[in-house]
Amino acid sequence: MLRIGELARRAGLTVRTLHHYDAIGLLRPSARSGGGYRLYGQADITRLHAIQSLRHLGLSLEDIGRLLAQGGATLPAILEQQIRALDRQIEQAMQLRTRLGLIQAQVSGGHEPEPGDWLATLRLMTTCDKYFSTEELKKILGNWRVAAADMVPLMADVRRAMERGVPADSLEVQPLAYRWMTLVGTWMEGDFDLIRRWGDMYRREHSAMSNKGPDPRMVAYIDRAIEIRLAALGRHLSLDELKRLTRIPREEWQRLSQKAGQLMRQDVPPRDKRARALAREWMGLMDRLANHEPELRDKLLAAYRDDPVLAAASVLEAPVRQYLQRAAESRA
Amino acid sequence: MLRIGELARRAGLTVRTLHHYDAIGLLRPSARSGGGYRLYGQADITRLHAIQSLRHLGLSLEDIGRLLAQGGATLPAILEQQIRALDRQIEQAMQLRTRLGLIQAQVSGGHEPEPGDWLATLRLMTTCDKYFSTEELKKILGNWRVAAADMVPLMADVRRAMERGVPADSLEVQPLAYRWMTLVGTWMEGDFDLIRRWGDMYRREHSAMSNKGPDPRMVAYIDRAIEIRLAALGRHLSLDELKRLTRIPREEWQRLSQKAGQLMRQDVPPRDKRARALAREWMGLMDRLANHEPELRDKLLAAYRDDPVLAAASVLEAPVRQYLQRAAESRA
DNA sequence: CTTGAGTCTGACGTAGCGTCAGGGTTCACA
DNA sequence: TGTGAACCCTGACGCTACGTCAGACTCAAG
Repeated sequence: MLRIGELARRAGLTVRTLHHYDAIGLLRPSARSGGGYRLYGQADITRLHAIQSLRHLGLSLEDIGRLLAQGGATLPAILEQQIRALDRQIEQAMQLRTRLGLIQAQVSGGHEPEPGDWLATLRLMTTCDKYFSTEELKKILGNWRVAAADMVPLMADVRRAMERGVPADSLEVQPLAYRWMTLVGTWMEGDFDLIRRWGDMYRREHSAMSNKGPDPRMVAYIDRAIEIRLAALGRHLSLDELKRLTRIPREEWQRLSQKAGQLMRQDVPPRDKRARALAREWMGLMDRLANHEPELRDKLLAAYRDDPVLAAASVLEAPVRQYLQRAAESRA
Repeated sequence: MLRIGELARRAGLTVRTLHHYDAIGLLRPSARSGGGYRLYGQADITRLHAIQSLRHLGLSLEDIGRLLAQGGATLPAILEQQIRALDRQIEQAMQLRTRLGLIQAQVSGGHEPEPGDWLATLRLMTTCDKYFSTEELKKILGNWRVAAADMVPLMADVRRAMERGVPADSLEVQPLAYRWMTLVGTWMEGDFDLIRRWGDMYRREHSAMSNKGPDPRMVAYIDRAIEIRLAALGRHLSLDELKRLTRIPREEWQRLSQKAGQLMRQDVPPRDKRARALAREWMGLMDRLANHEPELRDKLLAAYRDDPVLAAASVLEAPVRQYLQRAAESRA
């Protein structure tokens, strides 16, 4: 017969724990000394070992009590339930872990070291949590830096247009609409559903984002321009075709435009070899844009040539486009 | 100013929760009505939103209180700590999940449906837990069925030898030692360290395994025979060479032995084509056993030919071996 | 004035013990 | 036989983040 301290030491527990087990009836010593000391016999020790084994599996003391009382008949059921609970817990913990990682990257990422602003960042993140899965958040935040860098000058341009009183449905705003759409498209990796939901969240929860996002008036302004642009695109291409378009970095169009501008300034005729090479480059870009589908490419060329809304948004201005057009035709 | 119920509804909390936040000083309403009702103002609502965001990250109310009191200076540190804690928790949960899965497979696997024995199984499992990592346990339990199936007849043979009074160091026991070693080797996938630790556990914790394992007297008996066999092997091969040996299924040796026996019974001379083919097969097996290292193979052949202890353990009995030997030589 | 819905404070409960406080027991040693 | 050290007893409160009563009070509408 062991006294409580001895048993505790052997089992690697505290005396208090054994007191507790006694109090809740999980392990009552089978005898007491004359002075009232608990005395544990072999059967008690065996039972304690069983208790420890089951505790080791994460079972609650109550479950253990029931299991031992029943002789273990429900062990498989309890294991099953325990495993399911554990799986849920692991799932949740991993989701939380991902979220914390994302927030840590944002907060201590250094790109917004304003001290008082962490709460706003947090607000933004937790608001986003309601709208997007962790996977989607990873996508959005992964491209956040790049997008934010491009966003700043674009927002400045939009603001200037608004302040100059340019109406949102003016053709002059179309290049901005185009840049905005491209930027958002890059940011969300072309996921149309994600873009739509981002807009939803923005409209519904702008107040929650305090001063983090762009001014809602600005968003309304550019939204109107985008609406016009989408309508124009819709007149020439189906939604499915739109989705098949590949994104081409803006710089490539700009390089093309600049090179064409140089040739034009030097009065190089469109039938010149250099102009024709540039036209081929142009067609190559269009071909990539059109996902290497010739009909789609031709539709796009026609749309950008004929629709003033789309033409206005093109990086290539009208004279440049006409020049390249002539160069392309002179190839024949 | 909102009353508590209204705020609770908007925030998706219970009134009691807000009472609690008030009681611990986390969110005290900035005013009370004449009748003592709590009245929450805009600042309170903002603070509550912050609290909810932080709760969403798994922070304790105490941490949140400190964070809000400080203005969030220690947010990165708290995030860091939170992430570390979460990682530990996930790690532990996944380990536990693996253990539970293994135990479930054992308990409800049906191969031991005795009702009263689940406690012993549990004892065994938790004892193993102390000695082996979950990865190692997976390895051991994965091969358990196969090993257990082969173990039963082997143990019966060993028991018979003991009961017949055959001394452990008799050559007669060597085939059993060989079978035992092969079986354990297959079971533990040739992991020598694992085999050693399994033996350690067995010797130290046999009492804990109650009647699950083999009789310790039997283990001592076969251990002695294995010791002799290892000493014999050690006389011919280094430990490193031993480890390089590949395991060949016993059935392949037996097939070879039977086919040779047939030829011998039919008085087919060793120089016969069929005998020579069989000798080539033998050499092929030896070659595989020796990890395709010719010197190692020759060492093995010499060892099994010259050392009576090893020869006694071979599946090929002496006459068969000599027959094959002659067939192999007649090939030249 | 009544009524019903909302609110107040206070208290106990949760799981598994830790950590005292204030006393009694055991046992070796003097 | 006394005594000191080590051990043990019971009882109580503490921890998280609230849930769930109970009994009394307030507020707005009819």
